[in-house]
Amino acid sequence: MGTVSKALELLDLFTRSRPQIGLSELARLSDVNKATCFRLMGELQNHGLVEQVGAAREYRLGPAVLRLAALREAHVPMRDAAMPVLQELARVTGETAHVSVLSGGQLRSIAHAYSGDFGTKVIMDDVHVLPFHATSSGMAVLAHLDAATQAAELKKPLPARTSNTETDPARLAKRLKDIAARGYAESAGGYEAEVHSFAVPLFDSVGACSGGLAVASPRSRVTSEHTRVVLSGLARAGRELTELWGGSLPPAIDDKWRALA
Amino acid sequence: MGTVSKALELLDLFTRSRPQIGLSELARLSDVNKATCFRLMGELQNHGLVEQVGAAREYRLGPAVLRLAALREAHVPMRDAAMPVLQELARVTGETAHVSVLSGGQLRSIAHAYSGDFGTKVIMDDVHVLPFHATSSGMAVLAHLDAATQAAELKKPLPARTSNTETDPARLAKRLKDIAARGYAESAGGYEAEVHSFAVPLFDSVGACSGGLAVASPRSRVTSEHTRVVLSGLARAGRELTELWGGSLPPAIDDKWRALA
DNA sequence: CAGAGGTGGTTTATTATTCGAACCGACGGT
DNA sequence: ACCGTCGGTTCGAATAATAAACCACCTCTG
Repeated sequence: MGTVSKALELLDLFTRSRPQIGLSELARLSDVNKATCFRLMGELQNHGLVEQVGAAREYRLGPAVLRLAALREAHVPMRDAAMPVLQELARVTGETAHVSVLSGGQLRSIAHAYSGDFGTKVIMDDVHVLPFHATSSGMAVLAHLDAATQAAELKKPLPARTSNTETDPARLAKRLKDIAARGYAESAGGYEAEVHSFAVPLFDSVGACSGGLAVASPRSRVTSEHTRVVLSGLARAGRELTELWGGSLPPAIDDKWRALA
Repeated sequence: MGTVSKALELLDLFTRSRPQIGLSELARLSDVNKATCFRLMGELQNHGLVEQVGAAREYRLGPAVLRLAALREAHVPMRDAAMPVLQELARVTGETAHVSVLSGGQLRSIAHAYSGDFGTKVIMDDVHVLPFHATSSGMAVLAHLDAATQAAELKKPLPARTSNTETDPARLAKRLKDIAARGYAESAGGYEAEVHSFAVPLFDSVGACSGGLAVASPRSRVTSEHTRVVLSGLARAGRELTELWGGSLPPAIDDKWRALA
C-alpha cells in the first residue's frame, strides 16, 4: 500500500466516538510503526489536516478540512441541498435517513438526519463507506448500475457482516434483478443485525445511478404500515433530491415510484 | 519533501476559481511528474478525497472531505459558532470579515463573511494560510504570542507581497510592540496593495492567543470614521467570539478593547 | 524510592517504494 | 497525415519510507 494511503487511513481513524488520538494509540490502531506514524502525522499537521492539542499532544482533525469541505460545497453543493430533504424524510418516517454518493467505485455516505420521535434510532455517525452487498443503499445503487459494474462487484468477495448478509453471488444477482424491477431495495439486518432499511437509487443528469437514499429503522418497528410510509417518503424524497442535484429520473423508475406514493 | 506532503499540495491546488483540474494541468501546476501525480491522485481518490468526473476525467474534491469537516465541527464547533458573529461583523462594518486560527505554527483562515453593502469588497475565497508579517491578523496574533515564538518568526524570511509589506525584522518587531500596546493591528496594503485591514487577537481558555479576527476593506473606503466603526466592531466581535470558543480575555486586552467601543 | 510501563519523540541502517523520462493510443484541429 | 494535447502506463534508478532500538519524561505501584 502507498504511503499516502497509509496517511489517509490514519485520518479515517478519527470518528465521532474517538475524536482525539495520541501517537501511540494511533500507531496501535493503524498497525503502522510509531515512527512512521509520527512522520505521517507531522506531514498532515503541516497542511492543517490535523492538529495537536493539549498537554498530551493528542491529534485531532485540523482546520484545513473545513476549507476543503467549503470548497467542495461551493462547487458541488450536494450536501447542503440534501440536508433539508433528508430532515423532512427523517421527520415523516420518524426514522434515520441518510444519503450516499458513488465516488471512485465506492458508495460514500455524505449526510444523515435523525428523527426525534423515538428513544431508539439507528446511529449513522461513524459509517462512511457502504458495502454494496450488505446495505439497502448499496443494493439499490448496484441494481441500477450497468451490467458490467454489477458483474464486477459480484465477483468481489462478499463478506458477511451479520448472519443475514447476502454472501452468495448468485442469490445476490437475483435480488438485484428484483430490486431493479421494484425500484427500491430492502435490507433486513444485512449490515447490523437489528437494523432494517429501505433505499432508493438516485440519478445524475444523464440518467446514470449516482447515489442512494435510505431510511433505517430498528427491526422491531417494521410493520406493513411503517413500510408503506417509508417507501412513499423515499419515493417523494428521491424524486426531489434527484431534481435538486440536477439529475433526471429514468421513466421506468418514475412509474414505479408513482405506485409507491 | 515527503510523498504525503506532495499529495496534500495537490489538494491545495483546488480553489474556488479552479475547482476542477485535469491530470496534465495538475502536474503542470504542482511541478510534480505526471506519473507521480496520477498515482497520488489515485490514492486520494480511493479514499474519496477527490473524484474524477466527466468525459475529460478531471479531478475535483470528493465527498470524503465533507465527512471530515462534519467530524471536526462535531468535536470542535469553532466555525459554526463563529459564522453568526462574523456575519454580524461584516454587516455593521459593511466590509469583509474573516477569522483564522493558529494550528501547527501556521495561521489558517477558517471562515469569512461578506457584506452586501458595496459593489466592491475584499474577496477572501482562496486565502487559507495567512503570513504573520504581511497581514493584520498575522501581526495581531504574533504580537500576542510569547516572546520565543515571536522571535523565531522574526528570524524567518519575510517575503514582500507588495511594496508595503514590512520586510525588516527590526521594524516589524517594533510594530508588534506597538500592536500589543494598542490591542489591535493594522495593515495598509501589506498583503494586497489595495486592501486595508484591521485585526484583533483571539484567546483560548488559558489566555494564550489562538487566532485572529479581521475586517478588510478596499483602501479607498478607509476614513477615520470608518476606522472607528471597524475597531469598535472588532472589539465587540472579538470579545464575543473569545467567549463562544470558551476562551478568556487577558485583562490588559479587555481594558484596551473597552476604549475602542 | 525504585522500577515497571506508559507517554511523545528521535535516531539508525536497511529496503522497499516512489520517481521521472520516455512511451502509448486516442482525440481534435489544422 | 501531421501536430499538439489529453489521460494513462512502463521500468530502471534513486530517493524516501521503514522498523527497531533508544531517549527523556511522566505516573502509577509495590
